[in-house]
Amino acid sequence: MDYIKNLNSLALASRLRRALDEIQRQGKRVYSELGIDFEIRWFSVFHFLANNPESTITDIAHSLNLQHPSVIQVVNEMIKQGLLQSKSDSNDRRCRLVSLAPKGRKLFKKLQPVWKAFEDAGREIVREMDNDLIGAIAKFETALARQSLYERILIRLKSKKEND
Amino acid sequence: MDYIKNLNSLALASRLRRALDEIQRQGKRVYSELGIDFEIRWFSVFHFLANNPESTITDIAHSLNLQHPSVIQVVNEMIKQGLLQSKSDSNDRRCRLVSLAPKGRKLFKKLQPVWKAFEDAGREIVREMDNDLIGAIAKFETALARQSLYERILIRLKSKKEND
DNA sequence: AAACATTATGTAGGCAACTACGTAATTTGT
DNA sequence: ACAAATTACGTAGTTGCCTACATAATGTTT
Repeated sequence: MDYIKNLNSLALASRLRRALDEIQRQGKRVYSELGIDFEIRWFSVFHFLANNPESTITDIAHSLNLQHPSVIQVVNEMIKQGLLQSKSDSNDRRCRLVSLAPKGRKLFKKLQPVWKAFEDAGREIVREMDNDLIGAIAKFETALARQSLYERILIRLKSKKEND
Repeated sequence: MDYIKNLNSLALASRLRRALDEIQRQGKRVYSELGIDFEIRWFSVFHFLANNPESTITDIAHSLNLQHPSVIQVVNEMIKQGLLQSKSDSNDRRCRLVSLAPKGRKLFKKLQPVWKAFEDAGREIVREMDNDLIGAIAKFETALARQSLYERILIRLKSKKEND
């Protein structure tokens, strides 16, 4: 029935995407149900800026492990919505200092209980799994940092060729 | 340093995407290194068709848990590359029966050892984690099926309002 | 057998990230 | 102090999926 499930680690990416899409679909549904004008892709940048005002694009990208063009895109969207504001740094005119605008601070307060509910629900799900998804992902990232998937694969292909 | 890591279950989607992107980047690198003309998005459909020739678009979509437009897209791409062929079902002219073309069967054979290496490398990583990522994702899917994230969140928001 | 519902495919455009490449400002090396 | 390297931001286009809507063929009901 579910061909992907049987492929196991070969289809790891498909499994991850399925879980990811499901979370995003439901997150979107919550904001829309509550009538809150907020895009899920804004979350991490918005949350970070609330706690780190006057950050540059590069600061944000590094802290969130995003590429800078992605940050520019969501920052510009939120500026257009009046949630953020930016000014150029007088000490280094290459830099753009981004902060919440008043409307953004108001929205941030409004979102607190919503995010609390998200977090509680997430924790409940994690508790229901006797296996910890977040811990598993963290260990996955560590394993990849130790040796990349790419290297592990090429080593195997090379040693196979030598045995042939 | 890593703001996302500290957000824990609140940023589950970001963590999943990071892992997903990393796998896809490295998969792409392997095909390109080996000089094999194969897009990672083709994998599941291609693998399924090799084992289930004469499948319809809908069959494929259901078996792989994809939406049918996604299947149409990759099938058309692979047909353009000469890897697949399709004909309309004479019993039900709505249906398109899709199979590997000779060039596709040749490529499928060539990809066997590569996918074997992928699988072995994946298994090695999973072994390195004392926590099983695939198992964790499976349990996550089960938990979501029991009660959606959306419902869990709305329940919490509602009960909070009642307590205020 | 006509009207209606259902099923299979197709098209258009969105989404949340990405890569590749370019320009402007600052820093470094000689 | 000026050329070269680096850093910060920006633009354009890509990726691997998705949703929403449209069309054509089949099945069902009356």
